[in-house]
Amino acid sequence: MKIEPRLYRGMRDILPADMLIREELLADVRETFRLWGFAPLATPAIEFRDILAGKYGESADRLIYNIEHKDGIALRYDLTVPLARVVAMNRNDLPTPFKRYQIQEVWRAERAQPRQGRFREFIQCDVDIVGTDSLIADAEVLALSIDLLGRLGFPGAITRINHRAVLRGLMEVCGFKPEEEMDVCRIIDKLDKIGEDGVREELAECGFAAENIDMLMKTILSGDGTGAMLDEVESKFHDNKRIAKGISDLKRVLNFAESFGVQPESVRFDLALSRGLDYYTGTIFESVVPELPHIGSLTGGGRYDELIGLFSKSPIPAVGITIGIDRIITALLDAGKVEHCKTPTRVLVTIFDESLAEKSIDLARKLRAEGVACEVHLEPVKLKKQFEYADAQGIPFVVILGEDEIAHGLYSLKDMRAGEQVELDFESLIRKVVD
RNA sequence: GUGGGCAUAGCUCAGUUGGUUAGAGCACUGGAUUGUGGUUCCAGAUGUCGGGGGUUCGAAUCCCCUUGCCCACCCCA
Repeated sequence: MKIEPRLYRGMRDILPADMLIREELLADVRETFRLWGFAPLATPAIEFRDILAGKYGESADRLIYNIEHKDGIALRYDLTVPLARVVAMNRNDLPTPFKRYQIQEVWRAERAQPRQGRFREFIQCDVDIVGTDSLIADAEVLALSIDLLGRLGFPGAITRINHRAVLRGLMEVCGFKPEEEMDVCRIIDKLDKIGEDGVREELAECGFAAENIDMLMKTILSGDGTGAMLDEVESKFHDNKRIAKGISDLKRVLNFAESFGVQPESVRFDLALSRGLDYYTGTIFESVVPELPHIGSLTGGGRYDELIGLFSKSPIPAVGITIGIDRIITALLDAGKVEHCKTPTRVLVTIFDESLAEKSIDLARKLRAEGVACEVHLEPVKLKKQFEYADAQGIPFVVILGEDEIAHGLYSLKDMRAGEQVELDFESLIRKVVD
């Protein structure tokens, strides 16, 4: 009996054409993380439920995949909480500050929407700095993420930045109660999507006082996202301690970020940015590509000074950012910025006929020794078929090794794109196929 | 989890007020071309019409149920 082949919703196979792009981008990510001095870490896919539960906020908690098993376990929801656990368990073996990167899958029981880059299983690329409250660390992860977005094809990405203390202070001065903060933040975060009127409407529906809403909206919409906006907010609310502290933090972070190489126009101060994850305490950031509004954020992160304290006696400050490689790939494909190729093979060595197969296999071995990615055609079929295979796979070069070539001690090399064919000795062949 | 839309060949889709053997383009296979791909020409294969039930002389078409997918919300990378 045949079993119907199918996939669990939100899961996907990544076929070679996409996997080749993915591996290349991941290699760039890894290289960049190392260039900035971060060390790799891996943690298990499965954690105890109580490690994960309650860290992400009420609504996100429902998105954790609990495993049907007696031990009370779940699939990791992000890489930050597992990092916090690792730090709490290995304090004596880790340096301070601890700079780690981690590239692994996470699982979220959301409604998958692939065209928007929403999956139930996806890879996060995290960099975090644990053990320092220095704002240079905030600036560093921010700068790294912007640098990486540029390398991966999105130099025009905009990173929005805000500060939890500024948000909290803003709620105070606008007359909201502390317990209302979450609801208000969730609504104003949608400003880009539903517009000013939409936000006002939703806030009014929740029963908030009209004058509070009015003051909040005026403030949020007041600036242009530049440093000047920071000054305005600062002078307007200088008697609120939280706002004063948050703004001063942000100013310093942005200053350091510029020293790290960040162009001012790629960062925008945005009072509407709140981020849902509960554990953030200080700076928060999130990046989008303006040309692709339907695709969600490409990166996101912030400072979480109290999370690790949940697992250990003393609190340990930390700041980090995650780069959503799946979203970036979705965005690159959507914007037509990458070309698919089906194989890493650069040269196909044809087999003229069965009796000459050894010659072709031997040539392939010599090409590999020179670092040329190549394959021999595995069946001694008509050359037409072998050329069709190369064409279908997008292999740029084909070598023919028949009786004539062997008689001359040369190889026929066809450049498939140009359609030109020449007879060459081995040295010239290598020169030609290595670009 | 809530709301809306869709489901016909590998893919994109036609399919009239219910009417006989369900079609096209692309892709695929073979050949024209036994030492050469991408163009052209010729030939060929392909379907539980998402699944189950109902109405009917007759259902891809109408009704009910179900499953899957897509979109929006929620939340986020």
